[in-house]
Amino acid sequence: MPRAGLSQDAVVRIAADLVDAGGPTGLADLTLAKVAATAGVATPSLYKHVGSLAALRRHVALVALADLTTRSAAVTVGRSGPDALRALAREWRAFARQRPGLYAAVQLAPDPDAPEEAEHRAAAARVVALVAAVLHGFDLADDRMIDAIRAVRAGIHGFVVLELAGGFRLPEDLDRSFDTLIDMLVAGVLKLGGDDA
Amino acid sequence: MPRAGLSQDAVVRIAADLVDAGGPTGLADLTLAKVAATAGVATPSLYKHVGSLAALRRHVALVALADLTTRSAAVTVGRSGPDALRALAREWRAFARQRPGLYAAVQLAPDPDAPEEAEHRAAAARVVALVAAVLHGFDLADDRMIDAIRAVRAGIHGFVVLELAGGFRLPEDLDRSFDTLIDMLVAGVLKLGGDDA
DNA sequence: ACTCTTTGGCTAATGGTGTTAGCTTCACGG
DNA sequence: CCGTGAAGCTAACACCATTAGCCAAAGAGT
Repeated sequence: MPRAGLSQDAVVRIAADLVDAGGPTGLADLTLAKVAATAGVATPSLYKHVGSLAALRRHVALVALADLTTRSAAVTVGRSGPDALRALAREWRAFARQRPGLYAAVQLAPDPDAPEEAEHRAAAARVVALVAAVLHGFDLADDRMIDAIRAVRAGIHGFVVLELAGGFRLPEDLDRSFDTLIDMLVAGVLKLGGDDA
Repeated sequence: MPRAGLSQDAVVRIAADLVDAGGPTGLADLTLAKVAATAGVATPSLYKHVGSLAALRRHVALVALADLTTRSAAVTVGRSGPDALRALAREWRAFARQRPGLYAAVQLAPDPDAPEEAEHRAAAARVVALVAAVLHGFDLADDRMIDAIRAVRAGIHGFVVLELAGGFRLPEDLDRSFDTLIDMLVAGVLKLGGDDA
């Protein structure tokens, strides 16, 4: 009979913790039953705060995006050019390693049409805009900018995904391999600016 | 009372078709019930041919890896250096676009310890070895080779994953963006060789 | 202070999933 | 012609998300 005092934020927070604790597959393993259990509540009660399991996953994606965005912003402030890009890449990877579940949630792409996912799209656009801002210091032509953003996102994301999934043998030397990749991207983006100038 | 005449291969083939037809989420959406339905058989009957849903997914991953490997090998034969690397990258992306569900299955990482997944590990190693073979033409020092392989895999995989997930707005210009990324990787690997020589 | 409305919890029920156990029956080998 | 193994089946169990409907707690208004 006493009330648990839940709220949408509380439920999402619990879900985010569960996802985070579940490692790279934490998002896929997320279940309303587990959330309800740790909240000390019956499963259907969650529907008073959250529309569905899919919606809860999207909310988790939102907090993940927000976290990644603020972390990335914090680490690139005051830097520019290659320096900023390196810092961004390092922080991105650090986030993925520290919170693998949440990083997987970032990967969740919002539906481009669904109106209720507008906030999600905005959050996703925010982190892409951050990459754009960092790359702005490279003085690229507008039509090359988009290629550069995509290349950088692809490189960093690909490495992090493969690392998290255990796609690389030999746990050592991963840092150097990552640095090598970032060097390639930095050099590539620099060259992209140089060609057009 | 008549017998359906199934076999492990037949079940896996049906599953692979379902995964392929299901788009990028086809692997996650794979269900024993659907396989049984298209096979014209009751769900539990599948256990006579397949250990579990997870095992079936791994078998699908195996056919996906085999397909990707033969396609990649076919397209790089007779080429070397940047030419081979470009062909490999293009084919990789083409595979992902033509068979998004199977590409997701490729992403399934085998357990490094489980003995029953040895074949899976071998298949995964085979496709990585193919990348190594292509990069062999770049004349890298041994300790730089691994960095180059990882960078190339990360770049291609990252781009393809983001593209499949709908992470890129503006469907046009994707080809040019991909070429830009590959140019960066080719230049980066070349430079890696030049520095050490 | 008493009511009335909202809201956050509950139980019950439905339809879906994977998985196990145990039975039957087909197809083949001695 | 029988026996044995494999390939189907049904029944059952344990989970899952989701919906419907009820009930009581907390707060608003007089």
